[in-house]
Amino acid sequence: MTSFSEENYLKAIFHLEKTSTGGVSTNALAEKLETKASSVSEMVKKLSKKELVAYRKYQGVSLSDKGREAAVEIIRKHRLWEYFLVEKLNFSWTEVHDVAEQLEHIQSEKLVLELDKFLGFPRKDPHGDPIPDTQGNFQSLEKVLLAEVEPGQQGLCVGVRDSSREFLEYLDKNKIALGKTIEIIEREEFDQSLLIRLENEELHISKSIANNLFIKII
Amino acid sequence: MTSFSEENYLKAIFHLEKTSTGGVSTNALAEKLETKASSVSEMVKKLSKKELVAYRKYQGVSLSDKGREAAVEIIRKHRLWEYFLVEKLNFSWTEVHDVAEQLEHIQSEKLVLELDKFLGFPRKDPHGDPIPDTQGNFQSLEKVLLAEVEPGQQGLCVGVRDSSREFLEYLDKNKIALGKTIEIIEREEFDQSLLIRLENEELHISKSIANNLFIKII
DNA sequence: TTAAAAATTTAGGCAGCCCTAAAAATTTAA
DNA sequence: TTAAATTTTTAGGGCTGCCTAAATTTTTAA
Ligand SMILES: [Mn+2]
Ligand SMILES: [Mn+2]
Ligand SMILES: [Mn+2]
Ligand SMILES: [Mn+2]
Repeated sequence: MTSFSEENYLKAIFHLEKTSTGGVSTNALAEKLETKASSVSEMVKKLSKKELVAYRKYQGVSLSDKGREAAVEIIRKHRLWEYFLVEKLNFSWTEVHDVAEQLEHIQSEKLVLELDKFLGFPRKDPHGDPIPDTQGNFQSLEKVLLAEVEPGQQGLCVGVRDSSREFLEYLDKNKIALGKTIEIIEREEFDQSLLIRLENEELHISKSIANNLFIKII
Repeated sequence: MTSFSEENYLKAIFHLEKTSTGGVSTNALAEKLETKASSVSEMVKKLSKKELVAYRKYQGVSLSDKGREAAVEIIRKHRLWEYFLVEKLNFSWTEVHDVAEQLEHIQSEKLVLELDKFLGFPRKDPHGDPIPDTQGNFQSLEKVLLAEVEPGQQGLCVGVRDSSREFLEYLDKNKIALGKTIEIIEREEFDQSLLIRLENEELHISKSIANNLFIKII
């Protein structure tokens, strides 16, 4: 029905729609999918013919309801598998993404349903991202980037914006993990870096790190 | 490295080698893979160039050591996933094959290793077929087709030769399952059908059923 | 308002994997 | 041993999804 490639396009459009006003641009998609704009143009026409996206030349694409449903199902599978890999197979949160990129394309309704059940219906993946339920509903949390928090406030580390291996390994190295408490001690105005208290340890982190870490104020 | 398609060819050649003297024929491969002889010719040349098979025009193919290693790894993955689906996700042995056909192509050494460990290093899949270990060693069992057993003998049901959904459903319907005891009471000479005792119940089965069920004489 | 820059689409190709039809080699049966 | 039947390969395409280069449209900035 939908090929791996088509599924990857739908997923990418879904993610890009969250941060783009109007349609998702061809270039944005090309960059996200590490392909060329011309390839995107082509594929987007195909998805449009299948009524998975709405597309007007030069105006970008957006998901149709059907397309969004498909995208959410892929994201659901991706995150359930990530959870499985970490909880059952001793994978670290830095290792799961690439394997999940493959597993998310396995076609079997029963598989997803039973996997979800087997895992105890988890609602967050190892990176703190919500796992949509069977209906496609996300259970979202009010979270804020650490970079946007004022000194004196504290919160629980609940997610990452960048879930690249490099960033996650940086967090591991500095013992920053989901569920830990973080308090902002002070912000250096010159470079916007932060001095934080992480479970009783003081730590200095740069603005770009703070910009990729979500916390929930407590 | 190897595409889904190439992997399917390698696996098919591996299975066909067991019952063919000399190279595996183009037609045999085409039938197994539900494709055309011309496609097989083409692919076989490609696999030969990659040194995964030995191939001489008109003489059929056989796996190289490298090719056999790859094939065994795919079979290992297929059977581990089948075991997982049955033992952890409530799949029946009739349902696992198609999903395993997809899962066997997932590329991740760690995934296979950890899955094997998670499952407790099972050495038989739900159909009684051996699961090769990390080294590629099969632990095979002396088993015999029920059709070849003489009246009076009894054995343990240990495997199926045909693992199609239809055959497995027939077995389910008649409560024939791996691990159960079967005794041959008598063979009808006219049609080679058998009267058997299955755990204290008498049952009549045709020759073609007996021809697809493996038992271990006890 | 217009020209340059940037974004997007179209044109033309390539690789993988499949197909049908035709040609060639091998096997089988006279 | 030879002709017919069968098997296998080759020729010629199709389709998907990718790419580069050229054309077109839109946006930005004089
Ligand atoms: Mn991921
Ligand atoms: Mn994730
Ligand atoms: Mn199977
Ligand atoms: Mn099996």
